[in-house]
Amino acid sequence: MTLKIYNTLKREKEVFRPIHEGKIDLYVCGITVYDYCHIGHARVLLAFDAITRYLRSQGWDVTYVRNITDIDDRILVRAGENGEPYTELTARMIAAMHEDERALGVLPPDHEPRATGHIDDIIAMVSNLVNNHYAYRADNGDVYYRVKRFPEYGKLSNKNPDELLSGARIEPGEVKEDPRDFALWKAAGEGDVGWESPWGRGRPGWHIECSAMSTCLLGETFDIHGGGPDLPFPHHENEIAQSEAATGKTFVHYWMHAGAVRVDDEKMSKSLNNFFTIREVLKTYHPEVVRYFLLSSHYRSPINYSEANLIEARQGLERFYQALRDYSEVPPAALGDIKGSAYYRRFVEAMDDDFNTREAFSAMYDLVRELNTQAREDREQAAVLAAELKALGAVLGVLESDPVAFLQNGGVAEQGDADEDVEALIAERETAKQNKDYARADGIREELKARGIVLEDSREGTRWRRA
RNA sequence: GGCGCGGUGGCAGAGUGGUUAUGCAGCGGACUGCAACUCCGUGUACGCCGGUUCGAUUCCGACCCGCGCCUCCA
Repeated sequence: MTLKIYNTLKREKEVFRPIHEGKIDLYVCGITVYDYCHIGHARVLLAFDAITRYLRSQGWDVTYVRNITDIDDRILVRAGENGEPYTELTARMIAAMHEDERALGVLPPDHEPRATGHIDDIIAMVSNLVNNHYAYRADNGDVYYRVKRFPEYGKLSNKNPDELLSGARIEPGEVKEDPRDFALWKAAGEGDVGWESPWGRGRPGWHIECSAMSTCLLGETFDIHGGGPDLPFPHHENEIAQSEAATGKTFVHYWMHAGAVRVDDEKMSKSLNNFFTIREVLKTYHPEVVRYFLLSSHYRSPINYSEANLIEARQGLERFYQALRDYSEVPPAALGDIKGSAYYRRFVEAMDDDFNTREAFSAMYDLVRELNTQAREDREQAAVLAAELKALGAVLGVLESDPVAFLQNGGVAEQGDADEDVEALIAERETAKQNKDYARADGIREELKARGIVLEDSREGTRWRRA
């Protein structure tokens, strides 16, 4: 099996070759914590969560770093609007982010560095760039990166540096030498948040923190750097410029970028104000439905957030849980024990091909069919298949709920409906059935159906779920 | 305008130079008191036009359409 990864830098899938045998160092650009995480953040979080889970399942020693941007203009503006210290805002938003991640089953990264925890590293890197003439202090106290000193600028996003120059706007009162130059360090005014530096009191620019933190934790060259769809330019382009100028070495071997989330077929953006926060979404949909939805298309494809698509995701998950319903006690198989399974092989083949989760799910659905067939003929064999299905699900972080609980709450986050009441009606219907009072029995079925509850009779008795 | 991505059956969404994706929905059948669940069967799918080929949805070229980045946004 060969792992292939689509590399934004090369614009093609490449066979993955680690720097250190058996080891993968991964850095993903995390959240700027000035507001609640939205569904677009969720996609990046989930994509790299599934990716790291999969890589580890295959024996890779993964070091996963995802930063938190906790000092930034947007944070300061929002804190100002709220009339609170920015540290209170960021503390609250970080806590909320962790809550959202836990709800979605996103495992914590190995390191979660914060920009404010690496000010010294940032200053050291900026100093390095200034000393090597890759950066300069402007009259207003800001420090800028000198883009024209880095001829490879644009190699990640495939942009021509000259065209960037001609397209750039000239701002009035510009203190930069070149409109393409970007801030490494921003001077702080009276009373502003700031740290002492060789260039006066100030705070880091956005791009430099990722260069500093990734280098600090993973070294000057590491394997994979990931992020959202809008990051290749300018953020990651600037990171490359900073890091490679500072170290003289290749910064990153593989660049990975998730696809965009659209909302009802429109671009989701701050300016359109059509974004959904994770917590809003989880009020309506079971976290696993959201997780499955976001993993049910390839991580690089655009995905459309809509009610219809979420409902469809729920129905797809229900098929899994219907199959697992009688096997809730069966523990997931050890991956080592299912290496010979054709389903497992298909699963691995799909995931090795640039993490094709959708294709992986299709192997799992085929497994479900065999499981359902076996369930009638050979319960023990069916249980073996259930264990295998759970093992595959666990690699992607799905199918980890109790099947009955999932089916009975309809994949909806919380339903306060009285289950005792349902059970009582089912008992009454059972009596009616025994008395061949089918009119009453069907009446109860209809009554419950109107409440969104579907009854399923079987030899073992009547079960119910929410539709 | 520059760079890039994509147009697949009713919908969602993979993939492939010749053989079933998968899921949801639909239809027929089995099962069921009736249902549901499940199983079996079922649908002349690959934007348009050329080219390469014994053969293209799959490769190449042109065209049409949609989308993203180029500006804060994951």
